[in-house]
Amino acid sequence: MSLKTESRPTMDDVAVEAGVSQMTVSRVMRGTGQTSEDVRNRVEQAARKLGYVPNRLATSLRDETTPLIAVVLPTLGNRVFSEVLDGITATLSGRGLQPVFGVTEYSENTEEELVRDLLSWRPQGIILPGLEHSDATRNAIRASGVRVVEVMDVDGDPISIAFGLSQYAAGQATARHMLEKGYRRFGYIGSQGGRDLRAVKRINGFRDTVCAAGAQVVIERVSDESSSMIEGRRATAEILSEADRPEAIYYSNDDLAAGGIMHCLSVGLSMPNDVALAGFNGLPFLEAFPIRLTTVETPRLEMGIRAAHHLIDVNPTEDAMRVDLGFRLIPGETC
Amino acid sequence: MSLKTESRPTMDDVAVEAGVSQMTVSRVMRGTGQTSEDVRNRVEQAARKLGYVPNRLATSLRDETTPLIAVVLPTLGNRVFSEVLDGITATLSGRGLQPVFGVTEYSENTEEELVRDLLSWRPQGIILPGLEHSDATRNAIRASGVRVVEVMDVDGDPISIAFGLSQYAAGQATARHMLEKGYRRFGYIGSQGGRDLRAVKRINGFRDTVCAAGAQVVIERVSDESSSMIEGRRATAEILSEADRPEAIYYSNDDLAAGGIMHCLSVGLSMPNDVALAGFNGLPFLEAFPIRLTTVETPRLEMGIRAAHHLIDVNPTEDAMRVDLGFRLIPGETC
DNA sequence: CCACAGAATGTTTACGTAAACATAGCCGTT
DNA sequence: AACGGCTATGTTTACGTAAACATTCTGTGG
Repeated sequence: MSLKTESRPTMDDVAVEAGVSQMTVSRVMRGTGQTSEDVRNRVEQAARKLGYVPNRLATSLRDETTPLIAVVLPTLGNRVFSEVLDGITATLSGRGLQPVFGVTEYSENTEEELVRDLLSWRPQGIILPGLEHSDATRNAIRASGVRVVEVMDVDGDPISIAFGLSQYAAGQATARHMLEKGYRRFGYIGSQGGRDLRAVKRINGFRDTVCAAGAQVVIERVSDESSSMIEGRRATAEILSEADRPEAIYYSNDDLAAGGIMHCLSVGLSMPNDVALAGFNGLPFLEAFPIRLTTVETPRLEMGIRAAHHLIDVNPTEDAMRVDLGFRLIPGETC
Repeated sequence: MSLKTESRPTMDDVAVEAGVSQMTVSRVMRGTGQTSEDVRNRVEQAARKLGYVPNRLATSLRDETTPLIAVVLPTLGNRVFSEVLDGITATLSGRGLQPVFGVTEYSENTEEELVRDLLSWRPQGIILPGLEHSDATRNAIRASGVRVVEVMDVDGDPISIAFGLSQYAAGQATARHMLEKGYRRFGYIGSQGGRDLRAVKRINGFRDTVCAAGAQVVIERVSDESSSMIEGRRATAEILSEADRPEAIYYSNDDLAAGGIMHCLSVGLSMPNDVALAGFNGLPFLEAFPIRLTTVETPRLEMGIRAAHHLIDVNPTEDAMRVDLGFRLIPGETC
């Protein structure tokens, strides 16, 4: 027993135990350089005996590189982002890379702090949601020299490169589809008090198209709550009890829209006759519904995968600043 | 301009720029020790000019402590775990702590590797799902000396401490409730091919109670798929078309059960008359449904919060090895 | 039996930070 | 004017690892 304090064993400790030098332990651990079988065995046994665990802080400091990818997400409350995260982790795992992440809850200040914190780990790269960030955030990232990828959106100027879709165009496409079906008086239900800037772009695209066609969005209700099925149901009930009741409702996302379907099912409103509905995201759970929601499918997993790949690859193949992964309008039975 | 290679500026660079020593920069950055206003300004300006970002790898190595909490999750595909994660991140943020995490997809081998990787960051603590882990995993954690908390379950022997609920008892409680309602012939629908060990405990508790009452689980269908609403709907349709059709179905979780509700709504089966359903978790989205699912509410957020707190607190107040946070059976309209 | 190639192992150093200790300057007191 | 006690700053060192370079050993060919 050494007199060292109770801290974890280091390569030095293993070296003493095995009767070799620290450097030899390092070689055995990583299987690099020349080592004799005898020494290998002794070192491995010593390491096991002491319960040696390598210290990546030291390795990373020494190598001036970390196996970390920083991920910033607006929230975990929406399956959309956990799917993006899924794509990221799936891509990272098996390559010895670890995600470090944080959640902003749609606050720009939180994002700023979070990014600073994450950058101090000298990650290999950082993934941000959306294209809107404070100047401080953008500067910090630029100055850090860390590779950045923005995901979700391509309507704007990426810091470096963005993998996403045109949120504005998605709103337009939905509007066109609904207009074609003959609806003229629309309602809109949103959440997060307008802090979800991509949702804002969608409703802008939607509204612009609707107005250009001479129709109108007669009511827009954006609650402060975070988005959820129950909130969607509540808001739908509310909007449909208005005097100026719309024929069709556009939701900022599928969770809210699913709540709308639930309301209609509950009170016996027929879709799309009594009211037409459209959502956004194309989340898989909607396939289980008794009635198919008209929505826009987005490449969530792909955004995560492409973003992670771009950060990992030595020579990323993408040269464009904006990689539009597109969306697909899924005509359902609700409009 | 220095001749240094293109790497990020360090305190030394800032020190040169400001005409002071590295240590003084360190003092200014952290606001410790004595510094004159003049020096403070010069250092801050120099840091800004160079775009200095502290290197936490160095700090952590030097201080022999990191602000990291390692989190292991079975999957991100179930809102349950992202809620636990929510509880954890909410508790960590604002305290300068960062979560590092990984996903096992219910594989023991993946968990083993993941834990080794995570431990090499010398985190302040690690949070694991469930109580079942390979010997290698348990040993690695014990040897590392890192604080551990297990969440979700209390049926078994924690490595150190567990915050969760008795999965077995939850299964029992559901069975008792359904038996009381008069059902005798039960079906069970599960997923993940039995890899979700907590689900296994629940159905065991359920089955034991049912059998003890002289009733029986006539059919158990555990698919290999991951759990989802659509999978629940499919399985429900299947199970109800069997000759030996059950009167009531117990689902391993709410997603599957929600799919069951969808199936019934779609084909016009009335619940609980034609078939009774019960789920597990009490996920909020169920509140939006036209019919309320009978389920068991679990303290997901609380598990995350308590777990994180236990790891953060210098002197954790809990002395028990198992902290049973309980569950609550929510009688709904489906049985 | 010696020179020499290569294999096996050891020594030094740097990565960026912060505690611990050292020193220089300044002011008031006697 | 000499001393003590601050305040402000500087110097040294260690954290754990791995590249680069240095040394020792082993066996082979002439």
